Amino acid sequence: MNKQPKRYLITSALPYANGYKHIGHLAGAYIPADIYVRYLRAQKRDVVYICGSDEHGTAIPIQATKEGTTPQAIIDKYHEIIKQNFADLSISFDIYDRTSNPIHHETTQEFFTYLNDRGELEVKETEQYYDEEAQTFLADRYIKGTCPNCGFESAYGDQCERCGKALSPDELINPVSTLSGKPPVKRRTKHWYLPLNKHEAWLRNWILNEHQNDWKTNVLGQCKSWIDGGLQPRAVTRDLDWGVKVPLPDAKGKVLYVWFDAPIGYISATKQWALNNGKDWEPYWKDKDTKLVHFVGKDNIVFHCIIFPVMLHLHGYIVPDNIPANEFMNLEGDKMSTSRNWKLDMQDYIDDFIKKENGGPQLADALRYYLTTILPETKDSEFTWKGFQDAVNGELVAIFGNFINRTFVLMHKLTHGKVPKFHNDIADDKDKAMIEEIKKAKTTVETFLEEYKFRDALFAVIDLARSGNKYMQEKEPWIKAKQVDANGKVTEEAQALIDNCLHVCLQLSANLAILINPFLPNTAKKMLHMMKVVEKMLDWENAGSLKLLSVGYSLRAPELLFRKIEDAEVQYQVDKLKKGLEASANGKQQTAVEETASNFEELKSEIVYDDFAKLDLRIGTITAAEKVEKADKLLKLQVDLGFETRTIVSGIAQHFSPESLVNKQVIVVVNLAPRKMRGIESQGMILTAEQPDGKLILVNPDAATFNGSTVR
RNA sequence: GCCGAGGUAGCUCAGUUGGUUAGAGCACAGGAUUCAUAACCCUGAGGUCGGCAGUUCAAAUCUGCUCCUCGGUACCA
Repeated sequence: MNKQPKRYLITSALPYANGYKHIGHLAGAYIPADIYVRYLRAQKRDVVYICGSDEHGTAIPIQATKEGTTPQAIIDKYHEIIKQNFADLSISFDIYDRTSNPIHHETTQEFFTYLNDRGELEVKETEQYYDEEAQTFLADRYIKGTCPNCGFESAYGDQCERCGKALSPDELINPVSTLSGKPPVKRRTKHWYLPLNKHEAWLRNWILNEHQNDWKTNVLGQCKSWIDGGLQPRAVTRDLDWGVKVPLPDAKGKVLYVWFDAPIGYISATKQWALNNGKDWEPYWKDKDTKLVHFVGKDNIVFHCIIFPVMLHLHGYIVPDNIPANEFMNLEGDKMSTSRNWKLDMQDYIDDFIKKENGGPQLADALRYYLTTILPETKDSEFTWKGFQDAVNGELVAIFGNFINRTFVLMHKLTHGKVPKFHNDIADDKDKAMIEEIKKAKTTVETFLEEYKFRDALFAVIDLARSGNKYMQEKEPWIKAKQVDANGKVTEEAQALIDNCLHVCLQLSANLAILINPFLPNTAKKMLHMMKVVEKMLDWENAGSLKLLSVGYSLRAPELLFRKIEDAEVQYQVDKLKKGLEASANGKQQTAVEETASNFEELKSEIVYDDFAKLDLRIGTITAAEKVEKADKLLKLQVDLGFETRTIVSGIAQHFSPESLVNKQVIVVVNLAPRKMRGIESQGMILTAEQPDGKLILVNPDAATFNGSTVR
């Protein structure tokens, strides 16, 4: 987009309202968007910043069950918490809506109907698991069974919580409905699909051609990967009762899939915002002169770059101009993880810093500052408490805060608390260079911001403050003040030099307020107060000006902009993090104890002897073993069973080297139906036992015996 | 295995279309200073740019191969 757009529509990923959100989320989608939006507002551009809670999907009822309450109670609780967290961190949405809003249901249904009426959706019948007792189809999460990957007995239909493997319900061994506790049956059901494959050409051109130069490489790379991998039709409906109902008479008990309705939440929230403010929402989604930008984390790239744009395109809406997705933020050397409790929730930071007596909005800015300096813009980055302390103490306090403070202190000591005159006739090269730099800083910062380079932009602001310190150091007004006449009064020449230095430093301070405002709005506000000027001064067009503070105007006494972060605080947080990890490990064990009465896997239901007798187990000796080409986990084994030698493919490559298996005796299930894997037919299965660390060991006979001997 | 993103100073990262002694911040060492939240300012040390080979007068930058990290995806009877 070359010329300046008429208006901007900015979105941050809708947080899923099933729990607390951590600073990884904050850094991924909210801080950058907020900086961008505040900058655009200061530029007087027409901009709307949209966000809200994503309140559908199966994880909401699941969380409700966990907390022993209703889905509605869950979304009400977390919607309020997350909304307040963002407010406490000065994220300035124009609206923070929620997908339970009736407007959203209407908007989503209209969207579906529009696509369906035009034949843009396909209908397919498939077999899905159904719970006859509860009379309902089962969402992936409502089915538990044995993980085919690691053997964990309580794996969910969408993912195994032990090994993290993404699953589909069909892969589970011995699936059980978590509603009735009984095995589900397969039943035919009808679903609507969005045929992404039909839009490959359009996507390829739009992304890889039109945006090959202005989208981030990580985003382009992922999109290309998806498109090249072959796009598949994606189901847009589910058999579930929590969500937006499918608006068709023959779709009872079906809702729209959460990924379909969630991004439409941007549109419905825009409608709600328009209603609240007497505006028209349509130009924001339909006029080509609107610049739509989605801020998301990398886990969301496919939705915002592939699926949602196809939906928008089919509906005749505008498509995003950019999706400057961030990578992930790690914490103290490890991935942030909710299940392992290795994370820093927004709520925890707010409680431990902002809400404390020595806290306040400056501490919100302190976090915003550090997060911005380490935004994972091009690769995963890392939050450390030491890094936080260093950034705040060494840059915010020592460079930025210190410059403002010494400027104000000197002004009160040397120029009677008033903005001194600038004596043009004695301006020297250093003054001129400093003034030039102030003017240049505006362009530098705004260029970075327009390119979504928030780290660089903030660095440029701090760098200007750094120059201010250097300038003041070179001018040393406190030395000039020692040039006094017979009466002990500072000489006229010296005073003129002092005036010029402080005049420049004060105008620079005002400029710093403007430039820091998108990043640290609370700091900018505090500076306005000290300078006794109105908020209008923060308009971006004022940046670069040397006439922001009028000569002779008296300013307030300085207040410290930031406080230091003490070693003890850093230590406390690090300890807390580690304790949380232990607590989570203990907690897990406890839950496991409650659920299964032991640390051991859940016992399977009772069988009769005949069930067991169906198994034909034999002793065999592995005579050869090799890795299967193009498979990480598979070994191809030759097993001598005495009466014959069989080929068995086993997913144990990560536990055994091929050489170590040769000549080992194992127990083999010999009457298991053959199954092809990676083109090789496996004629049985060998038995292994899992150790506490997840490693597998072979199950062998107590003493060597003859191959083919039966096991029972 | 396949696809994608990275591997540059102790740490966190920049390095545009190949071009002189590869940069910044932090940390470290030395110096100067006291207006300032022991802050600021100056100087310095520190890298065979993951490895190997090639193209070129010239490679961190281009090509091929290879190793490591992260993400996605396949395989798990």
